[in-house]
Amino acid sequence: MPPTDELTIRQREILALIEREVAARGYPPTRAEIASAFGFRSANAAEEHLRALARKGAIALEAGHRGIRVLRGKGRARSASAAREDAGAAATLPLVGRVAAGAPILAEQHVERQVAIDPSLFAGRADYLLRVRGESMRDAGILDGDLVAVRRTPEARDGEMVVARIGDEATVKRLQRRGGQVRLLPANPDFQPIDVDPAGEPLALEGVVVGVLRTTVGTR
Amino acid sequence: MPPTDELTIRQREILALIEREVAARGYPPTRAEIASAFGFRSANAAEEHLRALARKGAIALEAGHRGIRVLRGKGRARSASAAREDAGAAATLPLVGRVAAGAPILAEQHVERQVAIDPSLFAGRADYLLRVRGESMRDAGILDGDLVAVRRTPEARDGEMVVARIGDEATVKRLQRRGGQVRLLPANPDFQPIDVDPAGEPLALEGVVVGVLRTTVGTR
DNA sequence: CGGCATACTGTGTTTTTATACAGTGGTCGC
DNA sequence: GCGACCACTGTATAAAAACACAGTATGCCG
Repeated sequence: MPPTDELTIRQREILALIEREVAARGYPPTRAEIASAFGFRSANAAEEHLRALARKGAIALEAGHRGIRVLRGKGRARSASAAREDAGAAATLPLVGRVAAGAPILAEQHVERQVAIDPSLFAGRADYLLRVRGESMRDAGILDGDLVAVRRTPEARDGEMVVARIGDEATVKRLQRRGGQVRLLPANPDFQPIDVDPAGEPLALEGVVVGVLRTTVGTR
Repeated sequence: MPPTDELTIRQREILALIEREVAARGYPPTRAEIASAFGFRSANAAEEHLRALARKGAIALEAGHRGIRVLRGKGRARSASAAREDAGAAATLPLVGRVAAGAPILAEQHVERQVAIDPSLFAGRADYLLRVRGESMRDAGILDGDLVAVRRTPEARDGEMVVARIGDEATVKRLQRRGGQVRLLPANPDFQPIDVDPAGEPLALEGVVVGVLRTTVGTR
């Protein structure tokens, strides 16, 4: 089955509604709102349409409330952000260097430069680049000095590689959720996993890693 | 009190964040997301900033989750799209997939797509991207499916990572020159070095590797 | 000095939302 | 006339999110 499926009439209507709502209000509708807009008596009807749209690549469903992202505006009018997304050409991502105490990761003083890079490389989902220090993710193919492309989101699933902040330092690790416990796993036997203390300092998830970029100088 | 009040610095920062999130994702952040973006430990800090912004007419707060509507975008000096605008003409590199028998590596049938990428990342010295198959360079942080940025040159020094062609297949290996002998070394103990037979088929050096690019999907 | 605004922490409580599960009926292809 | 999708209804539940209240610290204005 091709990744780009034809949408049914109903699905196009749903997609068009989402686009209209985003354009008009600045945020997507909930399942209940979609259902009531179409007169469905069950929000589940909307849920299933959304899944179909996601399966066919028209939207992306992200964890959390109203986590609908329009990928291909086929429904009707194209939203500004959708148009921007596939303008392709000249998108830039901020390159974040070392992250200092307290300040948010995208604070201006952290941004070293803007790097022009095709956003579609990372499925349009990268928000910034972060320079990685150390060898803790060596076996996942992330070496000292590499840049990781990060998508900003506080949501991450088990097994995903994440940028987490523990106290002052931002760190890249693989997320392990087991029951209620959260663990940050390095990809290098020389390093220890970090157990996140649910009582102490909470885990600040800065985003998930969606790509890696390395510039090789000489023989490194 | 006039309906249009001056915003504080913090309030402008919050507004800027909201605008960025809406532009990037298509929906506004939650209180918790705002708090975590700024390092607040309490979502209530975000709540109060939002109320202040609403009181001053910069945003409207609507009932329901993520009901933030931006009314006056005062938050940011430069929007992401504005930054994108003046990034100027990003150069594109051809992405070469599998390289087939005989034909030159940049032959049209090999070029999968053009990828916009800041040429200065690779010191302006990359000519194309090549998709790497297999695990032979694993310990050099190059995994199956990664793209390597390649500079076209027949010259390469001892120890440099090169794209070489042996018969049909293009391969990425580390170059070892010892005396008059040339060897291609994998970076994975499971693979054997390749001795280049000076009498037989000559080594075709397609270029040197100047970068690596990986797009991580899910948990790979 | 007192009052007020900003900028937070910390701890709830109540809604809203997403999402799972169990069904029904229609249509199309074979 | 059976299996597959599509398009729904209806119920239930857990988690996310909004939002209220009680505090603390700091700076500014008069």
